[in-house]
Amino acid sequence: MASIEDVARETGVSTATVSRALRGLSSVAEPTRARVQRVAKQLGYVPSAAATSLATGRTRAVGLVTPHVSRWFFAVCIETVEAAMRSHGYDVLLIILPPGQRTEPGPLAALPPDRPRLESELLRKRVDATVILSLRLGDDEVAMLHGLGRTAVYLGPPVPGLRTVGVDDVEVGRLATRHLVELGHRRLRFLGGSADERDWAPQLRRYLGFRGTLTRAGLSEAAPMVDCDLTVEEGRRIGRRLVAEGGIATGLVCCSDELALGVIHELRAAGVRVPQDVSVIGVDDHPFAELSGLTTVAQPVAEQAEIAARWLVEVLAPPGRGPAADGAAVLPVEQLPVSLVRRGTTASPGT
Amino acid sequence: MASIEDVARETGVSTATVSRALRGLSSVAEPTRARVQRVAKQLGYVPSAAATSLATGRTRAVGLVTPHVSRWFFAVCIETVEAAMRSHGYDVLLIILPPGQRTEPGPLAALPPDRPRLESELLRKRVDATVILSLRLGDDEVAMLHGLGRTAVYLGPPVPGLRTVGVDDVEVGRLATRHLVELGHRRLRFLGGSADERDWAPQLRRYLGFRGTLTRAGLSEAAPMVDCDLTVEEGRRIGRRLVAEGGIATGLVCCSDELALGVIHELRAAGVRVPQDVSVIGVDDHPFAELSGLTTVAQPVAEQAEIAARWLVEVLAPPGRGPAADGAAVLPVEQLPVSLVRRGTTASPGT
DNA sequence: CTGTTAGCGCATTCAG
DNA sequence: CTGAATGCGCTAACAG
Repeated sequence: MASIEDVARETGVSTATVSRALRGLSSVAEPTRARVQRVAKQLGYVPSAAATSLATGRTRAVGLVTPHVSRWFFAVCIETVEAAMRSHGYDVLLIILPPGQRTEPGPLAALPPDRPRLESELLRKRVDATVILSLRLGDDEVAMLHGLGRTAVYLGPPVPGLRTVGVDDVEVGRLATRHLVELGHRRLRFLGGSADERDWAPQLRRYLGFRGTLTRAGLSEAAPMVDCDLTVEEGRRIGRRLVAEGGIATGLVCCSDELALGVIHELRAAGVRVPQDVSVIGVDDHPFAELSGLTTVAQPVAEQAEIAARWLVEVLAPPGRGPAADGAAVLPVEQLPVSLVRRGTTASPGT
Repeated sequence: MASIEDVARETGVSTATVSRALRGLSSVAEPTRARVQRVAKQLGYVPSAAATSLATGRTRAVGLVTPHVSRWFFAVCIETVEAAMRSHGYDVLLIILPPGQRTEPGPLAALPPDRPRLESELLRKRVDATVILSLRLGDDEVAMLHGLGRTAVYLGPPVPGLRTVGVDDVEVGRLATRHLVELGHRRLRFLGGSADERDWAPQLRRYLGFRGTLTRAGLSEAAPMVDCDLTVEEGRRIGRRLVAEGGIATGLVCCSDELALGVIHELRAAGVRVPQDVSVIGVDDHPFAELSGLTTVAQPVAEQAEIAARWLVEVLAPPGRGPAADGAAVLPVEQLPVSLVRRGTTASPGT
């Protein structure tokens, strides 16, 4: 509970000097600084974050907005961003915005109405900047982020007006689909797409890659895209539904490894052989994908998060009068490469 | 960027009235309150968290300290605590404290020296309370938490002096071990225990249950306990080592499902049959445990996190003059039940 | 190099 | 019911 005043009194200097000494400003005599530091430590003094941010206008905290924690992709992003920001002295405020339920598998619809909105109250005055993980943002939320005047980085497909880092999701869809087509599959279906109409919505882009590849091969999708969360539980639900419906496509492109593994489990439980009867491919390259022999499109997860964090740090710590920051050098969008990982859940049909 | 003063000026009242009106204090005329609220919304006014906490001494934020995010158990805890605290108006500061490397499999050792410490700077003045997830705390850290004077809840085995919620980890070890013993196994080994000497260390308690059960059955462990992280990667590393060492025990008790699944994968890759040659049991009941047919000791994860969050809310929101809080009714320790889930990775030896 | 003086934006006395 | 004044703890000019 010691305050700066206690330290000042005990040391015999002014609070201003204490403040300077403790922050390492060069304008303090070494002996003075040493004395201040000793007293501060002895008193267990820690500056009040509230007072500091009120005085400076900076909070030394960033917001981290995510729709999930227990999905591997997001967990790794969170770990990476937290470590990077903390190593630069920033605290991380975790804000979970569940995606909400959606009505499916109907036609392209708007965002689920029950999803909590990204309110400005969540962010403003509490953080200096924000990183948003692959959330399906509403137009109003994008507008709010712009209006806020705070730096925001989006990890996912390019969002108009937001600086983004991610992978080429259209290419992700293409890679997965082409792999199945080349194996000889003709009846393909896409699972975990998004019914979101905005063309930068993460999963929609993968779906576009899927559709494009089919078209180029003279095919059309065997059944409508399934809009669902990309979790094991959803995968199991969808898997059971596919079995019940019967007449399954021979190739399933799943938007995440968790989804794929859930689907495969239910398929096999019902006697459908994978990959002999049905081929399944995922996205991410989850640790369990390797254990399970799941074919997948791998993406660099930690790398994306690191780039996002680096951007934040750069923006928050104005370069110390170096060569003037070349605005043109700051690309608004960075895309990392993805790659196909062939394993045991895909094969030529009728093998 | 609107401040309370802007709202006051625009509404034609004092800042004090604005403050009262917006916080719903009863001492404001209804028409006045309505006007203030309208103006505030129109101006997009949001109170500054820094100013509020400087004035009130409360931050409306809690710290959430965890050693992992991508391990399922912790991810679920994080999601649950965040949701609970946010629904009560609290922000959540995420603090990841990696467990650090340890020297193994030597004799009981102290905490790994390279682990970042839980410094008071991380918490003090920034949060009103803290929940700590199953971290291997050092004695100095426990002392610091006490000295801080802030409420802290520990999710894990009972820590002296801290309010805790968890499961009976000794019983977890017992259940798993007894299952294998009853199947007829005589050469058992424990993986993922902790070389931490403090008897409340999470994994050590499971190990104690393991040892106790063996002793009661007239057995002793087939080989020294392995001290490692409870991840898939560690499981694979340990699995390869077991194969290389040869002469594997016929029963392996693993401290987490992730660890168990990693071990099993490497065992099978090397031609060791599970469960015919070696039985493996995990802990947690991870979603992938069911998919993989892993026998495990299930624990209620979200429930533990909910109880922890509820305690925090209770302490932070002093009951409004209800019946005086009965100190005796506040149990310092709560334990939730665990249960054995038999699946396909355990069987009688030589089956 | 160091001390003095103002606020940062809000909640809270205490008067009215 | 409302307003004016005070202070939360710190940093940032501005003097010295």
